Amino acid sequence: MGTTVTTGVPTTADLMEAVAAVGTAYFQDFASAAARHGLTPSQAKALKAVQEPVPMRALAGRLGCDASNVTGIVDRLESLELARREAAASDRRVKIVAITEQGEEILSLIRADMTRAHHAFGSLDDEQRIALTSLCRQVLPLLSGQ
Amino acid sequence: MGTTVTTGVPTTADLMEAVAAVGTAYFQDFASAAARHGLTPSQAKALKAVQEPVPMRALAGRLGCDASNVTGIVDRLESLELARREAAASDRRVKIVAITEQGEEILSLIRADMTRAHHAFGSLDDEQRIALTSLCRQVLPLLSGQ
DNA sequence: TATTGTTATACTCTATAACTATA
DNA sequence: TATAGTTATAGAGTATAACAATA
Repeated sequence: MGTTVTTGVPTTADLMEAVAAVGTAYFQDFASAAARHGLTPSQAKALKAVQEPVPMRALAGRLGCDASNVTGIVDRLESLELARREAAASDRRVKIVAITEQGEEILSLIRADMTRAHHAFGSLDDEQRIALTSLCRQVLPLLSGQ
Repeated sequence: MGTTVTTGVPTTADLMEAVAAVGTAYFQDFASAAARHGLTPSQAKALKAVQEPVPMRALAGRLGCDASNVTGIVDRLESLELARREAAASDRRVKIVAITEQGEEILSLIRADMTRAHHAFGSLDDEQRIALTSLCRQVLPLLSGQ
Protein backbone atom coordinates (compact mmCIF):
# COMPACT_ATOMS: atom_id res chain seq x y z
CA MET A 1 0.00 0.00 0.00
CA GLY A 2 1.49 3.25 -1.12
CA THR A 3 4.17 1.57 -3.22
CA THR A 4 2.04 -0.22 -5.78
CA VAL A 5 3.89 -1.77 -8.71
CA THR A 6 0.73 -2.03 -10.86
CA THR A 7 1.89 -4.63 -13.33
CA GLY A 8 -1.58 -5.57 -14.54
CA VAL A 9 -4.59 -3.49 -15.53
CA PRO A 10 -5.12 -0.51 -13.19
CA THR A 11 -8.14 -0.67 -10.92
CA THR A 12 -10.65 2.17 -10.71
CA ALA A 13 -8.98 3.22 -7.44
CA ASP A 14 -5.60 3.33 -9.21
CA LEU A 15 -7.05 5.57 -11.91
CA MET A 16 -8.59 7.89 -9.32
CA GLU A 17 -5.26 8.20 -7.56
CA ALA A 18 -3.41 8.93 -10.82
CA VAL A 19 -5.94 11.56 -11.89
CA ALA A 20 -5.95 13.15 -8.43
CA ALA A 21 -2.15 13.46 -8.56
CA VAL A 22 -2.21 15.08 -12.01
CA GLY A 23 -5.08 17.36 -11.02
CA THR A 24 -3.32 18.47 -7.84
CA ALA A 25 -0.09 19.25 -9.67
CA TYR A 26 -1.97 21.09 -12.39
CA PHE A 27 -3.83 23.32 -9.93
CA GLN A 28 -0.69 24.06 -7.96
CA ASP A 29 0.88 25.29 -11.18
CA PHE A 30 -2.23 27.35 -11.86
CA ALA A 31 -2.26 28.79 -8.32
CA SER A 32 1.43 29.70 -8.54
CA ALA A 33 0.96 31.45 -11.86
CA ALA A 34 -2.07 33.35 -10.51
CA ALA A 35 -0.16 34.37 -7.37
CA ARG A 36 2.70 35.74 -9.47
CA HIS A 37 0.14 38.16 -10.88
CA GLY A 38 -1.38 39.02 -7.51
CA LEU A 39 -4.51 36.88 -7.78
CA THR A 40 -5.86 34.12 -5.57
CA PRO A 41 -6.92 30.88 -7.26
CA SER A 42 -10.60 31.80 -6.85
CA GLN A 43 -10.09 35.20 -8.40
CA ALA A 44 -8.22 33.72 -11.36
CA LYS A 45 -10.86 31.04 -11.77
CA ALA A 46 -13.59 33.69 -11.73
CA LEU A 47 -11.71 35.79 -14.27
CA LYS A 48 -11.51 32.76 -16.53
CA ALA A 49 -15.26 32.23 -16.11
CA VAL A 50 -16.24 35.75 -17.21
CA GLN A 51 -14.48 35.79 -20.55
CA GLU A 52 -18.01 35.84 -21.89
CA PRO A 53 -20.27 38.16 -19.86
CA VAL A 54 -22.17 36.23 -17.17
CA PRO A 55 -24.84 37.21 -14.61
CA MET A 56 -23.71 37.03 -10.97
CA ARG A 57 -26.00 34.09 -10.28
CA ALA A 58 -24.71 32.08 -13.23
CA LEU A 59 -21.14 32.86 -12.20
CA ALA A 60 -21.82 31.32 -8.80
CA GLY A 61 -22.97 28.21 -10.62
CA ARG A 62 -19.83 28.07 -12.72
CA LEU A 63 -17.62 28.51 -9.67
CA GLY A 64 -19.57 25.93 -7.71
CA CYS A 65 -20.09 28.19 -4.72
CA ASP A 66 -22.88 30.14 -3.08
CA ALA A 67 -24.08 33.35 -4.77
CA SER A 68 -23.18 35.40 -1.69
CA ASN A 69 -19.49 34.64 -2.19
CA VAL A 70 -19.45 35.99 -5.69
CA THR A 71 -20.17 39.51 -4.48
CA GLY A 72 -16.83 39.69 -2.70
CA ILE A 73 -14.82 37.98 -5.43
CA VAL A 74 -16.19 40.29 -8.10
CA ASP A 75 -15.72 43.30 -5.78
CA ARG A 76 -12.00 42.48 -5.65
CA LEU A 77 -11.70 41.91 -9.39
CA GLU A 78 -13.53 45.18 -9.97
CA SER A 79 -11.26 47.11 -7.62
CA LEU A 80 -8.31 45.74 -9.59
CA GLU A 81 -10.09 46.84 -12.79
CA LEU A 82 -9.96 43.31 -14.17
CA ALA A 83 -13.76 42.94 -14.43
CA ARG A 84 -16.81 45.18 -14.22
CA ARG A 85 -20.52 44.85 -13.44
CA GLU A 86 -23.00 45.94 -16.10
CA ALA A 87 -26.77 46.35 -15.95
CA ALA A 88 -28.85 43.77 -17.78
CA ALA A 89 -31.26 45.15 -20.38
CA SER A 90 -34.10 42.72 -19.77
CA ASP A 91 -34.21 42.50 -15.97
CA ARG A 92 -33.17 45.34 -13.70
CA ARG A 93 -32.38 42.92 -10.88
CA VAL A 94 -29.53 41.18 -12.67
CA LYS A 95 -25.97 42.40 -13.01
CA ILE A 96 -23.72 41.01 -15.68
CA VAL A 97 -20.02 40.55 -15.02
CA ALA A 98 -17.67 41.21 -17.93
CA ILE A 99 -13.90 40.99 -18.19
CA THR A 100 -11.95 44.17 -18.99
CA GLU A 101 -9.06 44.45 -21.42
CA GLN A 102 -6.69 44.53 -18.46
CA GLY A 103 -8.38 41.36 -17.22
CA GLU A 104 -7.82 39.62 -20.54
CA GLU A 105 -4.17 40.63 -20.47
CA ILE A 106 -3.63 39.24 -16.99
CA LEU A 107 -5.40 36.04 -17.97
CA SER A 108 -3.09 35.61 -20.96
CA LEU A 109 -0.07 36.19 -18.76
CA ILE A 110 -1.26 33.64 -16.21
CA ARG A 111 -1.82 31.03 -18.88
CA ALA A 112 1.61 31.72 -20.36
CA ASP A 113 3.17 31.48 -16.88
CA MET A 114 1.98 27.92 -16.31
CA THR A 115 5.40 26.70 -17.32
CA ARG A 116 5.16 23.26 -15.80
CA ALA A 117 1.86 22.52 -17.49
CA HIS A 118 3.27 23.72 -20.81
CA HIS A 119 6.31 21.55 -20.29
CA ALA A 120 4.26 18.51 -19.24
CA PHE A 121 1.57 18.59 -21.91
CA GLY A 122 3.93 19.92 -24.54
CA SER A 123 5.89 16.69 -24.18
CA LEU A 124 3.04 14.59 -25.61
CA ASP A 125 3.13 13.51 -29.25
CA ASP A 126 0.13 13.67 -31.60
CA GLU A 127 -1.09 10.18 -30.81
CA GLN A 128 -0.91 10.83 -27.08
CA ARG A 129 -2.71 14.15 -27.43
CA ILE A 130 -5.56 12.49 -29.26
CA ALA A 131 -5.73 9.67 -26.74
CA LEU A 132 -5.75 12.04 -23.72
CA THR A 133 -8.43 14.26 -25.24
CA SER A 134 -10.58 11.28 -26.07
CA LEU A 135 -10.28 9.90 -22.53
CA CYS A 136 -11.17 13.27 -21.02
CA ARG A 137 -14.20 13.53 -23.31
CA GLN A 138 -15.45 10.13 -22.25
CA VAL A 139 -14.89 10.67 -18.55
CA LEU A 140 -15.97 14.29 -18.11
CA PRO A 141 -19.76 13.99 -18.60
CA LEU A 142 -19.95 11.11 -16.12
CA LEU A 143 -17.73 12.96 -13.65
CA SER A 144 -19.57 16.27 -13.79
CA GLY A 145 -23.06 14.78 -13.72
CA GLN A 146 -24.12 14.47 -17.39
CA MET B 1 -13.86 30.64 -28.92
CA GLY B 2 -15.55 28.52 -26.32
CA THR B 3 -17.15 26.25 -28.89
CA THR B 4 -14.08 24.63 -30.41
CA VAL B 5 -14.68 21.71 -32.76
CA THR B 6 -11.12 20.37 -32.49
CA THR B 7 -11.01 18.24 -35.60
CA GLY B 8 -7.22 18.01 -35.78
CA VAL B 9 -4.58 17.30 -33.16
CA PRO B 10 -5.27 19.08 -29.86
CA THR B 11 -2.93 21.92 -28.96
CA THR B 12 -1.19 22.12 -25.59
CA ALA B 13 -3.79 24.72 -24.58
CA ASP B 14 -6.59 22.30 -25.53
CA LEU B 15 -5.00 19.61 -23.39
CA MET B 16 -4.66 21.98 -20.43
CA GLU B 17 -8.32 22.92 -20.72
CA ALA B 18 -9.41 19.28 -20.89
CA VAL B 19 -7.30 18.29 -17.90
CA ALA B 20 -8.49 21.32 -15.93
CA ALA B 21 -12.11 20.35 -16.57
CA VAL B 22 -11.55 16.76 -15.45
CA GLY B 23 -9.54 17.89 -12.43
CA THR B 24 -12.23 20.37 -11.38
CA ALA B 25 -15.00 17.80 -11.67
CA TYR B 26 -12.93 15.23 -9.79
CA PHE B 27 -12.24 17.56 -6.88
CA GLN B 28 -15.85 18.67 -6.68
CA ASP B 29 -16.81 15.02 -6.30
CA PHE B 30 -14.10 14.65 -3.64
CA ALA B 31 -15.25 17.78 -1.81
CA SER B 32 -18.88 16.61 -1.84
CA ALA B 33 -17.96 13.21 -0.48
CA ALA B 34 -15.82 14.79 2.25
CA ALA B 35 -18.63 17.22 3.18
CA ARG B 36 -21.09 14.34 3.55
CA HIS B 37 -18.78 13.09 6.29
CA GLY B 38 -18.37 16.48 7.93
CA LEU B 39 -14.90 17.28 6.58
CA THR B 40 -13.63 20.22 4.55
CA PRO B 41 -11.55 19.42 1.46
CA SER B 42 -8.35 20.44 3.27
CA GLN B 43 -9.13 18.23 6.23
CA ALA B 44 -9.87 15.26 3.97
CA LYS B 45 -6.72 15.91 1.96
CA ALA B 46 -4.69 16.06 5.18
CA LEU B 47 -6.25 12.84 6.43
CA LYS B 48 -5.26 11.17 3.17
CA ALA B 49 -1.72 12.49 3.61
CA VAL B 50 -1.22 11.01 7.08
CA GLN B 51 -2.07 7.40 6.28
CA GLU B 52 1.59 6.85 7.00
CA PRO B 53 2.77 8.87 10.04
CA VAL B 54 4.29 12.20 8.97
CA PRO B 55 6.00 15.05 10.87
CA MET B 56 4.06 18.34 10.90
CA ARG B 57 6.64 20.02 8.69
CA ALA B 58 6.56 17.29 6.07
CA LEU B 59 2.77 17.36 6.11
CA ALA B 60 2.88 21.05 5.19
CA GLY B 61 5.06 20.10 2.25
CA ARG B 62 2.63 17.44 1.11
CA LEU B 63 -0.31 19.82 1.39
CA GLY B 64 1.58 22.57 -0.38
CA CYS B 65 0.89 25.16 2.29
CA ASP B 66 2.76 26.98 5.05
CA ALA B 67 3.66 25.03 8.20
CA SER B 68 1.65 27.42 10.35
CA ASN B 69 -1.60 26.31 8.70
CA VAL B 70 -1.05 22.69 9.55
CA THR B 71 -1.37 23.39 13.25
CA GLY B 72 -5.04 24.34 12.87
CA ILE B 73 -5.92 21.60 10.40
CA VAL B 74 -4.41 18.90 12.61
CA ASP B 75 -6.04 20.48 15.69
CA ARG B 76 -9.45 19.95 14.05
CA LEU B 77 -8.68 16.40 12.93
CA GLU B 78 -7.45 15.66 16.43
CA SER B 79 -10.58 17.08 18.06
CA LEU B 80 -12.61 14.80 15.78
CA GLU B 81 -10.37 11.91 16.87
CA LEU B 82 -9.42 11.18 13.26
CA ALA B 83 -5.70 11.83 13.76
CA ARG B 84 -3.30 12.28 16.67
CA ARG B 85 0.08 13.87 17.35
CA GLU B 86 2.87 11.65 18.63
CA ALA B 87 6.33 12.52 19.92
CA ALA B 88 9.28 11.67 17.70
CA ALA B 89 11.93 9.44 19.24
CA SER B 90 14.96 11.04 17.63
CA ASP B 91 14.17 14.76 17.87
CA ARG B 92 12.13 16.23 20.69
CA ARG B 93 11.12 19.21 18.55
CA VAL B 94 9.16 17.20 15.99
CA LYS B 95 5.63 15.90 16.31
CA ILE B 96 4.44 13.10 14.11
CA VAL B 97 0.86 13.03 12.91
CA ALA B 98 -0.79 9.63 12.60
CA ILE B 99 -4.25 8.60 11.46
CA THR B 100 -6.53 6.84 13.95
CA GLU B 101 -8.72 3.83 13.21
CA GLN B 102 -11.72 6.15 13.08
CA GLY B 103 -9.80 8.28 10.60
CA GLU B 104 -9.14 5.29 8.36
CA GLU B 105 -12.81 4.37 8.45
CA ILE B 106 -13.92 7.87 7.45
CA LEU B 107 -11.34 7.88 4.66
CA SER B 108 -12.69 4.58 3.31
CA LEU B 109 -16.24 5.94 3.42
CA ILE B 110 -15.23 9.11 1.59
CA ARG B 111 -13.50 7.13 -1.14
CA ALA B 112 -16.52 4.86 -1.50
CA ASP B 113 -18.82 7.91 -1.64
CA MET B 114 -17.11 9.37 -4.71
CA THR B 115 -19.84 7.90 -6.84
CA ARG B 116 -19.28 10.04 -9.90
CA ALA B 117 -15.59 9.25 -10.02
CA HIS B 118 -16.36 5.54 -9.65
CA HIS B 119 -18.92 5.80 -12.40
CA ALA B 120 -16.63 7.80 -14.70
CA PHE B 121 -13.43 5.79 -14.30
CA GLY B 122 -15.32 2.52 -13.94
CA SER B 123 -16.57 3.05 -17.49
CA LEU B 124 -13.09 2.66 -18.98
CA ASP B 125 -12.05 -0.66 -20.51
CA ASP B 126 -8.68 -2.32 -19.95
CA GLU B 127 -6.98 -0.65 -22.89
CA GLN B 128 -8.20 2.77 -21.82
CA ARG B 129 -7.09 2.22 -18.24
CA ILE B 130 -3.60 1.34 -19.36
CA ALA B 131 -3.48 4.34 -21.71
CA LEU B 132 -4.69 6.78 -19.05
CA THR B 133 -2.26 5.47 -16.45
CA SER B 134 0.62 5.67 -18.88
CA LEU B 135 -0.23 9.27 -19.83
CA CYS B 136 -0.48 10.28 -16.17
CA ARG B 137 2.89 8.66 -15.48
CA GLN B 138 4.53 10.57 -18.28
CA VAL B 139 2.98 13.92 -17.42
CA LEU B 140 3.13 13.89 -13.63
CA PRO B 141 6.90 14.25 -13.03
CA LEU B 142 7.08 17.21 -15.43
CA LEU B 143 4.00 18.77 -13.88
CA SER B 144 5.07 18.42 -10.27
CA GLY B 145 8.66 19.49 -10.81
CA GLN B 146 10.68 16.29 -11.46
C1' DT C 1 22.78 29.61 14.82
C1' DA C 2 19.30 26.89 12.61
C1' DT C 3 15.06 24.27 12.85
C1' DT C 4 10.29 22.58 14.62
C1' DG C 5 6.07 23.67 15.89
C1' DT C 6 3.14 27.27 17.59
C1' DT C 7 0.90 31.80 18.08
C1' DA C 8 -0.73 36.37 16.47
C1' DT C 9 -2.47 38.82 12.73
C1' DA C 10 -4.76 39.90 8.55
C1' DC C 11 -7.05 38.63 4.40
C1' DT C 12 -9.67 35.51 1.54
C1' DC C 13 -13.04 31.86 0.76
C1' DT C 14 -17.13 29.60 2.16
C1' DA C 15 -22.10 28.65 3.68
C1' DT C 16 -26.32 30.24 6.09
C1' DA C 17 -29.70 33.50 6.97
C1' DA C 18 -31.83 37.85 6.44
C1' DC C 19 -32.48 41.94 3.70
C1' DT C 20 -33.67 45.14 -0.87
C1' DA C 21 -35.25 45.81 -5.16
C1' DT C 22 -37.17 44.12 -8.59
C1' DA C 23 -40.32 40.72 -11.15
C1' DT D 1 -44.78 35.20 -4.01
C1' DA D 2 -40.50 34.37 -6.11
C1' DT D 3 -35.93 35.75 -7.73
C1' DA D 4 -31.23 38.58 -8.15
C1' DG D 5 -27.91 40.53 -5.69
C1' DT D 6 -26.25 42.10 -1.29
C1' DT D 7 -25.11 42.23 3.63
C1' DA D 8 -24.07 40.18 8.17
C1' DT D 9 -22.01 36.61 10.43
C1' DA D 10 -19.14 32.83 11.62
C1' DG D 11 -15.88 29.18 10.57
C1' DA D 12 -12.09 27.65 7.89
C1' DG D 13 -7.89 28.15 4.88
C1' DT D 14 -3.87 30.92 3.80
C1' DA D 15 0.69 33.63 4.25
C1' DT D 16 3.81 36.52 7.08
C1' DA D 17 6.21 37.49 11.09
C1' DA D 18 7.60 36.55 15.67
C1' DC D 19 8.24 33.29 19.43
C1' DA D 20 9.70 29.05 22.61
C1' DA D 21 11.97 24.79 22.78
C1' DT D 22 15.36 22.01 20.96
C1' DA D 23 19.15 20.85 17.97
